[in-house]
Amino acid sequence: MRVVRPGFHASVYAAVRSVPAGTVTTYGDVGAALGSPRVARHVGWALAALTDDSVPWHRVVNASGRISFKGDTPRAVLQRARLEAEGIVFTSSGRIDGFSALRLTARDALLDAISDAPA
DNA sequence: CGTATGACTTTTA
DNA sequence: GTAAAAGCCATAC
Repeated sequence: MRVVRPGFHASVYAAVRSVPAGTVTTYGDVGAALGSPRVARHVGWALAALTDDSVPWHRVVNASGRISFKGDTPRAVLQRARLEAEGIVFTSSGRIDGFSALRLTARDALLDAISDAPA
């Protein structure tokens, strides 16, 4: 998907939209795919500004394979519910089962999508 | 233009 | 395995 002249968050949205259902990625990977591994915080920051469902923000978790939120917040519950609805399995520790592999799959899709829409 | 902030990451203990 | 501290950098004010 071609990004015309994005600000940073527009790039984030484009990248996250390219994440396939049933996979997950991290803030750092999204940032890295956009060309800057140091902007992980801003990926989350950009997603925080989202108000609609046009972006699958729930497929983005932190580098530990866990939900970033405290766990009792409405968004955390919603995120987990949506992921489970896509086939993601959580371990008893609250981590995503097979996180490493899912992350790689999503990263590959991200890079492929972004190579079609260079910064 | 300078300061504050944050849905993160990595290193160290 | 978890916990705490430092580092980064785009928005907001």
